[in-house]
Amino acid sequence: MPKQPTENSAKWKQNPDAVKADILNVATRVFTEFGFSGARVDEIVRQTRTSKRMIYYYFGDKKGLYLSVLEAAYERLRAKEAALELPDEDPTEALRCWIEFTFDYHRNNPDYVRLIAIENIHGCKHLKASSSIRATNMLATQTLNRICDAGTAQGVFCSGIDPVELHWLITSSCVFNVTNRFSFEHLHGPRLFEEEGQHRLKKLLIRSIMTAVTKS
Amino acid sequence: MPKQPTENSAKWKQNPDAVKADILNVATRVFTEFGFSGARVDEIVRQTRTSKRMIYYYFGDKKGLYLSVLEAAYERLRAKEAALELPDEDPTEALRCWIEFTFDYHRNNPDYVRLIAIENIHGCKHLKASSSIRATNMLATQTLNRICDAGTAQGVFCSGIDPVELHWLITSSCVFNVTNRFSFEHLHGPRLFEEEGQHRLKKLLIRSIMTAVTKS
DNA sequence: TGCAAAATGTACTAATTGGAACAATTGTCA
DNA sequence: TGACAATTGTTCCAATTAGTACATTTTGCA
Repeated sequence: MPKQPTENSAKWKQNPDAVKADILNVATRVFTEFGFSGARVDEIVRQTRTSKRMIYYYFGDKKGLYLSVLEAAYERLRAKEAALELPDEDPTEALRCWIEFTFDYHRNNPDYVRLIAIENIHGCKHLKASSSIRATNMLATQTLNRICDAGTAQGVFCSGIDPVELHWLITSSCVFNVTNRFSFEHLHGPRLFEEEGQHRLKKLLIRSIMTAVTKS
Repeated sequence: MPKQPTENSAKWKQNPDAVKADILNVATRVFTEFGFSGARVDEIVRQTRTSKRMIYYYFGDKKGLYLSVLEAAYERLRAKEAALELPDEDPTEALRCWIEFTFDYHRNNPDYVRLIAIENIHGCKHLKASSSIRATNMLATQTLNRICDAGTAQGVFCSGIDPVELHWLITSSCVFNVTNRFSFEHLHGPRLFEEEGQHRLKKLLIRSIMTAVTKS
């Protein structure tokens, strides 16, 4: 029978998963806010219900923690992508849905986008060191591959559309919309990042890409 | 008459401008490579022909140096933009030129793009503290404003094109092309970032935007 | 020419920060 | 139940790093 915690001895309970999750959550926030070098381990600890000891116990060192944060963020995207259902029979509509999904996901998960921005500043050296990420995120191009194939087969898309280039075109705007939000706001005001503005941007992006891809 | 430097006393000469320029150059490299927090003042000094003393003498502290680096980068872009001559009478061609210029400038000046990415990670707090930058970079939207006005006046552009949204659309791809190069290469290979690939991307971007803006 | 101001060199420090040492408590399973 | 492994708490440290104190040299100018 478990001991009743008495008033003078508030004993603790082991809970590895909760501790790990807690650390990861906080670390995600702190890393995205300050970058890898700017993030302080002590600050992460402070926001955590656990101690610094636990970070090093579970993640080895600061880099290991950062890498875990990165991998978890990738995994969340992968899961969402895998769960997305597109109208396979209608490539035009499928592409529209895909763009919308991509735009919204980036917008709603700035942490993910910022983490990758941070990675890129450091030449993606952590990313390259991760064995789990490379294979993970090819779903996007696979999806676009399918869509393009169907589109050209049905004669509704231009020929010569490269799925990777298309991915570049879609993702660039969706990423920029998050990563450079502050500087853009600073120069041009907050309008485009309010509800209405974001809606318009999404429509603009969709229109721009659809007209470029579909046959005149 | 200036003293001849004898063999045992190699005297130095004052040269404030050269020293400042030297520091700024090196600091730009180091900051863009490691981010603000990741950059080490000592590393900047090491790559410099001067001493740490000089950095604090001219720039006050690390933040001041970083801000100067940022402002110098902005100023270089502003100068290039101001020097650009567009065919005012032909809005379609003017827009094409502008996109091409923007794409190339970003590509050829990754330092500028990375600095802004770094700024955004820190919420642009340094940018906001700079008095010289706000007014500086509005040329882009002014230019697009002119182009759009001419385009709709001549009836070759769709109505309802917002120059700021257009700026967002153009810049997003041009920025992403630099900031996220490493992660994109890591996931999809280096092809798109070689000469041929970049050329194709630029054409794709131009086509995508032109078709979205010009009247069907 | 001489002197004050600007520019530079050298050596040092106070504070931060990632990480480790050591110890104690809890859970598990034979 | 008892021993061993897993988990957590506490305290401390060595190295890094931004920034400074102090001294010297150069230069413009009255």
